[in-house]
Parts: sequence; structure tokens; C-alpha cells
Amino acid sequence: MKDGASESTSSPAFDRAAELFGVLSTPVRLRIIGALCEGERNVSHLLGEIAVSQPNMSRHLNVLYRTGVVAKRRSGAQIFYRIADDSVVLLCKAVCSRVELGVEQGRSLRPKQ
Amino acid sequence: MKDGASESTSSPAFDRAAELFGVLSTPVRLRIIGALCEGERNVSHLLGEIAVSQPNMSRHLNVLYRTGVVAKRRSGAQIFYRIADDSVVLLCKAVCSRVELGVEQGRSLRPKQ
DNA sequence: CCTTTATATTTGTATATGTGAATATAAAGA
DNA sequence: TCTTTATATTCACATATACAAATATAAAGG
Repeated sequence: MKDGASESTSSPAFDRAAELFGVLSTPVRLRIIGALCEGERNVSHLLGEIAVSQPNMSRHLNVLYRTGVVAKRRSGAQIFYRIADDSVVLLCKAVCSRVELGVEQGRSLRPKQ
Repeated sequence: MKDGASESTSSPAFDRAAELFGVLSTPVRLRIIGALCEGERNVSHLLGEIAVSQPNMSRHLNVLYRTGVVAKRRSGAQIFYRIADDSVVLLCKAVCSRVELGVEQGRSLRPKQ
């Protein structure tokens, strides 16, 4: 009702936003982003600090690349990845620090069950 | 390397953050959050403006409630939901506006494919 | 109490997605 | 060209999750 026509129907913005949130909904990808925040890294380097198989690493990197979160650069046989979207990094840092501080409204993301 | 011991191993913060991002990775839930940003709403009202079945609405509301994003209040036979975590709303607004502006590094979350 | 309205839960199903194993491509050096 | 190193892709499987349909609970009114 704020923007006139539709509020619930056909909001591609919500779909795209949900898509981006989905990209960030995996601990492994957040770890990759965290590692790349310290600088450009090649795949082998990332494999050294994140416990995930090489094919999986490649797959997650591809997701991050397709969605524009990271960029890559080939140097000989190696491929170096780097952060390409700083605003996404800000989101991650905001959420991670929020979670680390244990804010979470006292409910702490864990349902009472 | 920043906090001494571990950077890749055992970072519950990443897991919790990923969990929260997962909560926000559904268009329906983002629409619910958007609707509740305009004020407290009962379930029927939400059903009137968001195209989703009643059981599904209840389920999504429960996810948002368990994770502390919304709070609820009973009034007779009706239950009113409201935003309980403003920081999450800020996240959603930031991402949605970012997406609406079509920033997205020219890649727009849609892989070239 | 019975009915109606409002909301929640359960169940089954389809789809999406993360993961490991195996394999493929790409580059560099002998 | 053969081998080695680096990265990507394919395949099969398990798990998670969204959805619809049916059913259940809760409150209010007659």
C-alpha cells in the first residue's frame, strides 16, 4: 500500500533478496568469504584453512562467483579468488558479529524445541 | 589468525549466521517481514496480502517466531504478530533496496548460463 | 454443548541442495 | 608427449525444506 499497486504480488526484489540470503545460508560459504576478507587466495590456500573437499570447495566458489560475491583471476595453473561485492561482506560481518555477541533476542536462533 | 587459535575450525558464529540467513532465504518470509514492518498484523490479515495457504503461513510464522525475528500476542481467537528484531529488518531492507537498485555488480544474481 | 472462526500441526510429496567419489580439464615442467 | 599439479565437473546419494491436503486445537457466540 505504500508503493501503490502491489505489496504482496510479484515482488522480484523479494525473490532476488531471498536468493542472495540463500547464498549466504551455508557455513562453508561464510567461511570462504571470511577467508577472502583477508586478501586474495587461490583454491589450494582456501583448502588449507577450510575443512571441505576440493570438489566441494570448487562448487561453493562457483556459487559465490555466479552470484557476484567473489571474482576470480587465473595465474598460471592457479586461480585466485577475491571479494567482489563489499556490501555482501558487510552483511556477513554484521550478522556474524551480532551472533557472536549473543544478541539474538534471548532466543538465540535455537528454538525452545 | 586474527583471534589466535582457529579461523576455519569450529566457528559456531558462522553456523548461527548461516542459520539466520537461511531463515531469510525465502521470498514468502521476506514478504511477511515486509508486511509486519508496517505494523502489527494478525494471521488473517497477512493471508489477505500474501499469496500463501493458511497452513504454510502458520509454518513460516513459526519459523520467524522460533528464530526471534517476530513476536506474537494473542487477542481472543486471533494472534497478532509483530517485528521483534529490528536488526533483522534492517538487513532485509538493505538487501532488498540493494537488489531493487539493480546494483549486484552487473551480474544480478542470475548466472550467465 | 455445538457451531463457527482463527490458527496450528501433521503427513505425504516433490524439489533443492550439500557432500563424497570418480573423472575431466588446464597449465607447467621434464 | 608424459607427468604432475591445480581446479572444475559429473554422478549418485542423503538430507533439508517448501508446499498442499487433511486434521487438530483454541476461542467466541448461540
